[in-house]
Amino acid sequence: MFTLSEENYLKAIYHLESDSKKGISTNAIAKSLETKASSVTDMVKKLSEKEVVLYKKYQGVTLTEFGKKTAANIVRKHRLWEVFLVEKLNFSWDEVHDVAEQLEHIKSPKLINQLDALLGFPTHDPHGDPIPDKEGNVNIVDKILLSTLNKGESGVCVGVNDSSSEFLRFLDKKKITLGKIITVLEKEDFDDSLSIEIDGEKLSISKKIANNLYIKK
Amino acid sequence: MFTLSEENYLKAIYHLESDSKKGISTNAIAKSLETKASSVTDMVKKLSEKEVVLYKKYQGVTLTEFGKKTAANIVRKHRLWEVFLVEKLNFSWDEVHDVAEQLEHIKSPKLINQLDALLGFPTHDPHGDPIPDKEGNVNIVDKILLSTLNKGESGVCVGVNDSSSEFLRFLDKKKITLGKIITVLEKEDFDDSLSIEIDGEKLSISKKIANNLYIKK
DNA sequence: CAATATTTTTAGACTTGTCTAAAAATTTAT
DNA sequence: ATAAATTTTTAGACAAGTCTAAAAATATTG
Ligand SMILES: [Mn+2]
Ligand SMILES: [Mn+2]
Ligand SMILES: [Mn+2]
Ligand SMILES: [Mn+2]
Repeated sequence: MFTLSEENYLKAIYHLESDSKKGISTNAIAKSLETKASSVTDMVKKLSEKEVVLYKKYQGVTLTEFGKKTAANIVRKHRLWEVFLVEKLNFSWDEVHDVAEQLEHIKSPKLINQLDALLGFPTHDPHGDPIPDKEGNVNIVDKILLSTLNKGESGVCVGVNDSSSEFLRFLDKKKITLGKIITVLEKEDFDDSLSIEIDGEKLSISKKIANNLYIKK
Repeated sequence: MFTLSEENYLKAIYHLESDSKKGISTNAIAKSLETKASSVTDMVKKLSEKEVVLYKKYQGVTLTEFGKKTAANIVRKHRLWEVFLVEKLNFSWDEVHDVAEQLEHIKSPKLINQLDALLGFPTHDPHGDPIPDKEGNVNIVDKILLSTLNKGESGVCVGVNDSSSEFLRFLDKKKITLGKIITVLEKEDFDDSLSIEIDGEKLSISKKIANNLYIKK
């Protein structure tokens, strides 16, 4: 069994690994958990003893298979709870994360299996992120950033890169939601802004927005 | 805000107060939390600083109004989660307590309000215990122990005194569930056992069982 | 009421997880 | 390739929550 703190470290390392593929540095973990590098060194030693990470001084850490599975299970719980909050309790997608951060640590296999069933075995969370299965496997989909689409191309909005409340509420205001079809009408050269069509409406979108929306062609 | 440990102490004191009405002794709290009296003394000082209990050395503790409200809110969450587990996730009534012990500490007013609504604003948990309202008020019902019924009397089974898994599974086996009507056919003098009728069936019940079932006439 | 038993508190220690400051290793730049 | 900058680790401290052992207060009882 892992403590709340250990679980949070595992999850942070898991997310960092999926980005970088190299050994994860003490500093990167510290930044992502808003803690100090010295605290990370201490914890990483403990996780290494528990055989969830490989650690050699000054070399960063990597998750073991066991560590990966453990972390994926926490992510699975986090995302299932997010679906629950949106689908069953009328939360909006910008309200779920903090509560899910708490709920993901509840220990009960039956609870999470039944929740999965209640929700109809969802494959993605409200932000378009995939829900790992019980073995920790994730179905990786070839989604691309809206900013990489060329003029005239279109695709379905399937996820967000930034899932901060601010960004999500901005999307709500612009009526940009997952599942909608977006067509690039124009790409402005001087500021990389886009003119897009969504719901039959024309909309202007900054580079920053386009860099945070995932599309599936 | 209160830590997990502080919340557990508050809840324990709350339950002990509802039984005894006097100042709650260090020892009683220690027993109920399976900890040591010296640990209780330490914590009780902290709770006193936070103004949730009144404490004078060697005199035991009492909850303040604020403490009572805080504790009732934790109990409210515990019982709502128990209802959720039974009604929505197909848990049986002997499986819910340990998970609810974890879920009761999740901090999100919106979560608990929406959960309440999803469940149709239940008034009692799966064991027949009342769910405090948002202000911490509890509707006390005049339920009595089955053992206090006289020969010939009958009533509805509305709760359990012992909610251990063992007892609850025993009741399941005997098909004794909340809401059923029980009639006392006979009271044996030499061992205080009862002969009862339930579902049109005749059943023999020991004194111990009769002392752990609540009836409403 | 005084002796004894029990309860409660205190004192000091330990674990977990964190921090700051300083030392050591590694990386980057001149 | 040295020197400087950065990253990482170590050393020592602290808060929360717990424990054991001993002291102090309270309760029981002959
Ligand atoms: Mn999230
Ligand atoms: Mn998410
Ligand atoms: Mn319970
Ligand atoms: Mn209950």
